[in-house]
Amino acid sequence: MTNEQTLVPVLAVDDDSSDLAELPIGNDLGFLLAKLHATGSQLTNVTLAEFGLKERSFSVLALACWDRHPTQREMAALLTLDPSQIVALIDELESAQLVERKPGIMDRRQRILLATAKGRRVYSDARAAVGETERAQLGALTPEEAETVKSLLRKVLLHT
Amino acid sequence: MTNEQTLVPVLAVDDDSSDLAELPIGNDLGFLLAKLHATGSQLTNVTLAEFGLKERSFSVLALACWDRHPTQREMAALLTLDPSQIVALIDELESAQLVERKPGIMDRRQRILLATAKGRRVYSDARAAVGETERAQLGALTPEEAETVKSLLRKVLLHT
DNA sequence: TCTAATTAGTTGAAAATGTCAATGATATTT
DNA sequence: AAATATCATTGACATTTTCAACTAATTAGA
Repeated sequence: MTNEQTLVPVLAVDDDSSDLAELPIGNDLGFLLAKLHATGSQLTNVTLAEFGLKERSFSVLALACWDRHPTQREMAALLTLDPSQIVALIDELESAQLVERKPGIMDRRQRILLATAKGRRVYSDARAAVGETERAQLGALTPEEAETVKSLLRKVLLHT
Repeated sequence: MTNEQTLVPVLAVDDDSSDLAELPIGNDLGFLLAKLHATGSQLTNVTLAEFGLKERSFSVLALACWDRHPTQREMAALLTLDPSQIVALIDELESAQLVERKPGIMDRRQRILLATAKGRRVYSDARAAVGETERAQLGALTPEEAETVKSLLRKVLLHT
């Protein structure tokens, strides 16, 4: 209620010029990413709560299901997280028996993460739900536009 | 050094199939936004350190420079932040004399935020620097692609 | 080989952020 | 006038981020 009432005068589309572009930062990549990320993760966290997961643990579980089993160090790099955060996330998943740590073969310092059967089952269901949430978030776009935006974001990421 | 050594085997482009798409979550909007936002804000925070700002305070300063002076409540909604966080950010900017709180005209409960002359000067310089950082981050894209991706992101945001 | 330097995972502490309920001052509604 | 609602603010509490240190294991150098 309040949100709409106070927000409308600023962001409303009651005249044609009314756009994000009016906002001084409305066209800043940083602003767009921050806001989309914030609202998006809230949404997917709600979705994932049903599975006892959050965006973070979900992504770690996904990596555990990957056939190319990355080390924790690689996970940290992939997810742009501190290695210590990975530890905590894995502890959580492990105590929920979705995941198992196995010692590395070449290098016994490292740990390889394996999803349990239960873990793979949960992941599969959670992934479907997350996919729906994503489609909802991209609801304003045509399927082609959605693919375009994701493809461009991937391109940016690969370059970095 | 280490990062490259450990990361390369996973994300390298030494064979053609090597892509983000290999990653189970490499095509997830949530992952893309999280990672781009994380790396992007680190970059812009480095850029903004020179001005004594961070991504957050920069965006609040930008709103203070806006001719349509939003209330703190509106700022919170615009930036997807809790009103209490806005308070802290403004306190910071105010003690740096970049910004002034003025009581609302219609409603004396609310505060209107005005940038000082110094604030507008700093904002103008900071904005230019942030613009460069953004162009650097989007370096992999052509100018048209960059405009496309931002325009699509704006579209998604408006719909939400 | 023996030693020194480096690396993977882990722990824990400190700083930053996010979330939420309560408060005093003001507006609005009844 | 009284009850209700809203705005900025405060303070409490949880979560996340950041960073330094520790161990066990590996690698590099003399």
